[in-house]
Amino acid sequence: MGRPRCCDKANVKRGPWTPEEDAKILAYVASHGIGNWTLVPQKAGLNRCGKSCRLRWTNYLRPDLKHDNFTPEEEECILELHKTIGSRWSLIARRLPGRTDNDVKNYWNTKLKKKLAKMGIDPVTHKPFSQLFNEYGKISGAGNINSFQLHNSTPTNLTNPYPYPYPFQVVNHEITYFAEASSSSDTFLGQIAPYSNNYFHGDPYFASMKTNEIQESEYGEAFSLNYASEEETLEHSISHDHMNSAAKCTSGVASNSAHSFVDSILAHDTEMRLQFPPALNENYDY
DNA sequence: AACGGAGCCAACCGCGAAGTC
DNA sequence: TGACTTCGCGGTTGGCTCCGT
Repeated sequence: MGRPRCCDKANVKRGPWTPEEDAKILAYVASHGIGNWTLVPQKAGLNRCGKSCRLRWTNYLRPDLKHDNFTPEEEECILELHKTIGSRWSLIARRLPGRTDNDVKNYWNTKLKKKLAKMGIDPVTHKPFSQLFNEYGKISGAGNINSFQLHNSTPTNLTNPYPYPYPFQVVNHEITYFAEASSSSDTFLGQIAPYSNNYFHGDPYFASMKTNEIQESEYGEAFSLNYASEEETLEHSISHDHMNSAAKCTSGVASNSAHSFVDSILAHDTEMRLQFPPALNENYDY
């Protein structure tokens, strides 16, 4: 039944690749091309798992890869596509010639996510934090920040169905945001605090809120923001202008047949926008 | 100079889809 | 058709480097 197993995981080398191993892969691909990766270790004389060989090739050895820094244009493209389709790194990478999904993912996790957070924009929904305040108030029925569910716990032990917790704390008339940007070792809980009034004040959503209501709420308490679903927030985060720029990005940087999925998403969003223009006409510039 | 924390990124893990027998 | 595999993907980790104290 089925095929023979790829490799014996216990007896293959793992960890960083040596120049000699790289040379073997390059030589093998140069003479045989890319085919069945499970056969590559055996034929190339490598004590590695085929999966590991494929990863090394696609993420590092491929001759068409760029190894220099991301350009501002590439950065903007990633932002626009992430806003539209979320963390579909392989789809985003296909729009960026010479970049791998791993490149894009790493760049997002180490640079862009933090950059957005520092600008006061939620990296998941691409909305300003202040708007999240406002919208949550509406969702929960009362229409202002007083309706937020209050937690007497610290930010680290909040329970929240949404992938990222949104604990805010108001201390001394300043809003402090405790962001858990990643569940990996790079988690920066509290790093971007204080997300104080500096940028909230310049934010149209914050300006439209009744700030005295914030002050009347229980200072020192932590707020958590619950969203119905990631899909819902993603849909709501797409703005018309970003659709246009995302379309520019996707048509201008690269094109191949694999883009049809992204294109279908963009088309679907355009259709939604026509049906519900008031709900989707918000725009945020990075 | 030594240490610790943060940043970075290559590599691994686990899962679902697709392919093979 | 079912059992089993490979492939491709997104999420996560480990270790190296840099930087501040």
